[in-house]
Amino acid sequence: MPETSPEPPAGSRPPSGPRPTLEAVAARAGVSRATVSRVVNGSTGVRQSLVDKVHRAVEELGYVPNHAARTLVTRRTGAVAVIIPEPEVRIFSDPFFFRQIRGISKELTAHDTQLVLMLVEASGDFDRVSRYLAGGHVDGALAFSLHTEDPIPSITRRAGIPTVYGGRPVWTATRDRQAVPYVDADNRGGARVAVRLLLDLGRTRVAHIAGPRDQTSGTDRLDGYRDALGAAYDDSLVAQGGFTPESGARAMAHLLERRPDVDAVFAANDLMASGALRVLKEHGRRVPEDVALVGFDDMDSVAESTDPPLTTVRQDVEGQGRLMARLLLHGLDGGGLLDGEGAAGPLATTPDGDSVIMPTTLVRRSTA
Amino acid sequence: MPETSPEPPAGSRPPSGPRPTLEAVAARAGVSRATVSRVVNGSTGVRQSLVDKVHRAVEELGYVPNHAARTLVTRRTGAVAVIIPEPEVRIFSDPFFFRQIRGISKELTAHDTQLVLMLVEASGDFDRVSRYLAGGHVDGALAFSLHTEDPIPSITRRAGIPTVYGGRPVWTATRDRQAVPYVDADNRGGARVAVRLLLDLGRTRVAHIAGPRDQTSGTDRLDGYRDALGAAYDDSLVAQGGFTPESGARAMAHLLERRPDVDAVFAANDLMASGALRVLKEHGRRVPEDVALVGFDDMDSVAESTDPPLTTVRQDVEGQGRLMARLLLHGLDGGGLLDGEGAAGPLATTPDGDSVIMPTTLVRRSTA
DNA sequence: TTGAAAGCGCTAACAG
DNA sequence: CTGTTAGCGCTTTCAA
Repeated sequence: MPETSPEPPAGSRPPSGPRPTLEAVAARAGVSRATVSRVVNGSTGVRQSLVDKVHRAVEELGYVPNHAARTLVTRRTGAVAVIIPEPEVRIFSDPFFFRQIRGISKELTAHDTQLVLMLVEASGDFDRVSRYLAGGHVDGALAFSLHTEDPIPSITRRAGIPTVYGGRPVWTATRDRQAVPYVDADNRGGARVAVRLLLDLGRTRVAHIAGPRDQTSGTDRLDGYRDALGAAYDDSLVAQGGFTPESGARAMAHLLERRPDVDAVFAANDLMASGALRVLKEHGRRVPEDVALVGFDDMDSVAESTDPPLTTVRQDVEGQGRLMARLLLHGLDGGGLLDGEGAAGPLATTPDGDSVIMPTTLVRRSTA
Repeated sequence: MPETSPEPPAGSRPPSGPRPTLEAVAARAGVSRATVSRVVNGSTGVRQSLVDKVHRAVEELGYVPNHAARTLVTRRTGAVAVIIPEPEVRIFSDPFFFRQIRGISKELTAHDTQLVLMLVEASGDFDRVSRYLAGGHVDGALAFSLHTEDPIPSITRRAGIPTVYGGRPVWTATRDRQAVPYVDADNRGGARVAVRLLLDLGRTRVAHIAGPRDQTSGTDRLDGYRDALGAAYDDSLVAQGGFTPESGARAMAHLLERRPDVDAVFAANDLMASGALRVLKEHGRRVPEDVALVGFDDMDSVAESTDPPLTTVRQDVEGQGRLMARLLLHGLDGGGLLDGEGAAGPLATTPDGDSVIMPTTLVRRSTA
């Protein structure tokens, strides 16, 4: 990889020496640097003839603005950090995660903003992150799934870096922690809808396979389940799972043992639903005839390929990613909240502060 | 997200106004800016007493160098782009991919270099990538799995951005394409070892479930299979797969039909091996007694959990990622090839140009 | 060994 | 509307 990479066709237009500067463009166009700058940055109020001249010169010279120089004076880097705590093993297998990144990427790209990926290792790394953020390399940050003692919020706050989180932090509106802006799916509402469907189907013993107690996506869905059941809520119909197919299978087995009369199940995610479905079949229960089943996520690789395809609650993960980025970007622009334009997905609604909860939709297939 | 974020404890040391500059540090330490710069950049030849003074001032002021200013003069950005062609759906389900990124991330982090993630959409995006790379935002780039007509190489070349690829490009040493530096696992060698094991086990009808014809990881493994078989190679023992479990199952079914006498199978990856294993069992063949089976990748989530655990060929994906980054970084430093220090994984060997092929290791479990 | 001074390429007042 | 003029914060000759 010699630094003197040979120029390819050797006869292409843009002179391949040192990159042309504003100065060069100005000379070529016969105007001042300021004018070129104005044109390049699309500021209004420049005579059209000059605009054209400048554009031509830019074209001919193959001019590309020097980012560093611009950042130096504007104090804007045009980059956003995406912070991912490494321990989160789920990342390596969770297709959602990548979709979210994709959403973020798309939105940032649309705003000519760069995505700086930071995989944060152990606690030692926090120092590095801290320094990096304080170093003014990025204008803002996006972070995920905060656990109780997550140091990220205080780091970003100390560094004065605006940050938007993905998923409701566990401590929302708790303790003395400041509220942080986040984007999340309407887990509670979605769960409510799922359970209501089961109820409307005439089922009277609706069980729940719950997600991990330390993730809000799990607890919020459980809350939704309780909401829908109201006074009918019964502890013996709730089994604990861990968002994996195996945990779903185990939970279903317990449920079947404890409450053989169960006639419907709402699993907190599709993975657990698939495990439950398997166990249900092994026990000779027909789905949905004997036991109706609803999942959550609409993780297509799972929900569409289970034996009776899974009825589930869909969340727009990519849309959440986009929204996170948009929220951050709007904040950076000094703008207020976002215009309710609805993104690529369904309309977004805002509850408290400047966080956003995105609606979910029920997808009926064959298990309920 | 107001830009005037309130200072948190309000009494912390580093004055929280505008970030301190070199100038400020110099004043505080009672030296010139040049000296501070020298100390900060670790250049030798500064009296120790001054070094200490400067360090103290840096500490007290909470000084962090301004990246943009530095880049402006040094022409080094301290950032590397990781380019990922979006169409590659595998990304969303492939745990390898993330491991590779993790390796890259670790290495870059160790060298204080930022990772700029670029998910490249359709063809329109190439323009953007082109502009970005030409914009001098990054010092180098890392890219993956090149297909025949991939425009990335020409883009990076034109932009004069040193680039290292992950996986052998399909056109290596072909046509008039320039050779590009890449890092890959020794797919051919690994396959050879796998097949030899089967042969040494006394199997005489060793079949192969091949990977996609348009990916070198597939064709190289097929070549390794041929190598090991030599004159004994027989077309009827090769079935085409697509790296998915289903394709492996289908291929195995064909094989069983065409060559019921098959007594061993080398699948080009673990996913296909798992599909094959299922079909084998469904057809009443015992593994490994009746049919021995070897996979490739050592994708632990698969290989360790199949019913007899899978014997397979392991490749160090994270190590490959690290190596890609290291190769790039060394090139950027103007340094020669890498020192044979062996990274986190096994020793690396270099065949042609400045590419590296990493050794694989056979992992014997229970299927062979 | 240290300091003075000259920019890197760009934007943003401020005049004209 | 357009040009002139200061820097942004840092590195790096060049002298001392």
